[in-house]
Amino acid sequence: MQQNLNVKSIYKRLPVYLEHCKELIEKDPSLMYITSKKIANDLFLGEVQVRKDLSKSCGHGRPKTGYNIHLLIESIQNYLRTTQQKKAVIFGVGKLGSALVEFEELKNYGLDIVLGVDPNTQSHCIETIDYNIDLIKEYITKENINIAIICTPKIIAQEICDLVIPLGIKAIWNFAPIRLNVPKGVIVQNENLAYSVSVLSSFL
Amino acid sequence: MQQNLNVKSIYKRLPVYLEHCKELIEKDPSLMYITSKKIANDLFLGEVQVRKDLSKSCGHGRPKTGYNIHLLIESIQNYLRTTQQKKAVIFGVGKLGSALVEFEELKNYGLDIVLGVDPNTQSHCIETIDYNIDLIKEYITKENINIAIICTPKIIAQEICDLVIPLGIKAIWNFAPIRLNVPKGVIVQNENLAYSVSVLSSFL
DNA sequence: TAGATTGTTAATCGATTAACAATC
DNA sequence: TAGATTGTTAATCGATTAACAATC
Repeated sequence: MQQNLNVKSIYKRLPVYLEHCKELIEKDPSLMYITSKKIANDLFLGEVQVRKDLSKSCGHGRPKTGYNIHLLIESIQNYLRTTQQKKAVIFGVGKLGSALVEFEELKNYGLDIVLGVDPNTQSHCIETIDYNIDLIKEYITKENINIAIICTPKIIAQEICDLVIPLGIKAIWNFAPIRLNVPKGVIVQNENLAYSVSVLSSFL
Repeated sequence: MQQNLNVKSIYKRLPVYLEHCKELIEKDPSLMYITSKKIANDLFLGEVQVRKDLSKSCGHGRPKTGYNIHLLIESIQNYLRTTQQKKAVIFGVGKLGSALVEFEELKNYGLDIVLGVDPNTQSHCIETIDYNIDLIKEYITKENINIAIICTPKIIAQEICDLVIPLGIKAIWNFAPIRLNVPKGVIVQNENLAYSVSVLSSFL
């Protein structure tokens, strides 16, 4: 049964605050403090919401002064566990797969894609192997990997799930346009591009 | 000011129903009717929610029988406007950009990427041009394009916005990890991959 | 008719926003 | 002290779920 993903929307906003703070510091390295009001105004968000999020993830704000920006960045990173390296194996290293492998942004958030599985690709960025079940099993078990990224055609996505979950995979980032059937205790994060197109269409 | 995107969650679920129905028909072409209960069970969703969504987007369900599956597919496609071709120009045709250009799923939802802008790529899938402002202007205006997809480094994302919005772009699908500043009347759909990583991390 | 299923109205739940006391 | 800003408690809003009448 699919674990129902409680999308806490704070996870949508914290990365945005984080990037913004980093950018502000880059522009002005002498910057020391920032207020929730400034963040809200810069990002077109509600002031109270920003404050509530920061209160939860950081909590070191000081009335009249705001937040120490360095401490704030550190706190958000801790809350999001961006510094904690998370090893992942990616299935399907085509255009989309290689894009993910090379995407710096993901490395900044601690996602460490250590192995690609694809019969047709030789990526020069990561080690890739064929769809060889024994090799896959060995690698995932030995390296103690618990994230799988699926960028394959949808026809084999479920099969991959069924293969890797018994090996200790606990989280699946799914780019295949199909709903995966996984046991309780395993999380699936679906990246649904068709949904985005629908939202855009509905607006036009 | 950024138009606040009212993410109606029905747009997240309808594409899922749609794909599922198509798949069922593929497996069994003689299938005529389907109930909200079956869809809900198959996809691990709430029965009432499915029914409410279908009621809104289709509304041709019949008690005891369910929905004519062909009519249902057609209705959802109409609701999502997947059959209506929507021309788009994509900025940045690297790994991620080409993945989008080649992604069949998007074509099925009516997204027709007709032009790529990238100084370094010659895609064999679509016409690509350099970042030549005059050419870009001419193309967007002439072809009456109103969707722009941004897959560039974040440093130039805002610049692209400022260039294309006066040319009639009304919707921006943004893969750059930055919050874009756009006037009212323009929609931005942010594809925030860092957010997904955060959700996965928080679960592990 | 009886039973299953739809679609809608009412209740619940969760997230966002407003109000305000605490504090620097 | 006065004013600005934080963090929390209460109110509002919207989305999900439950209950139920309508209907095939």
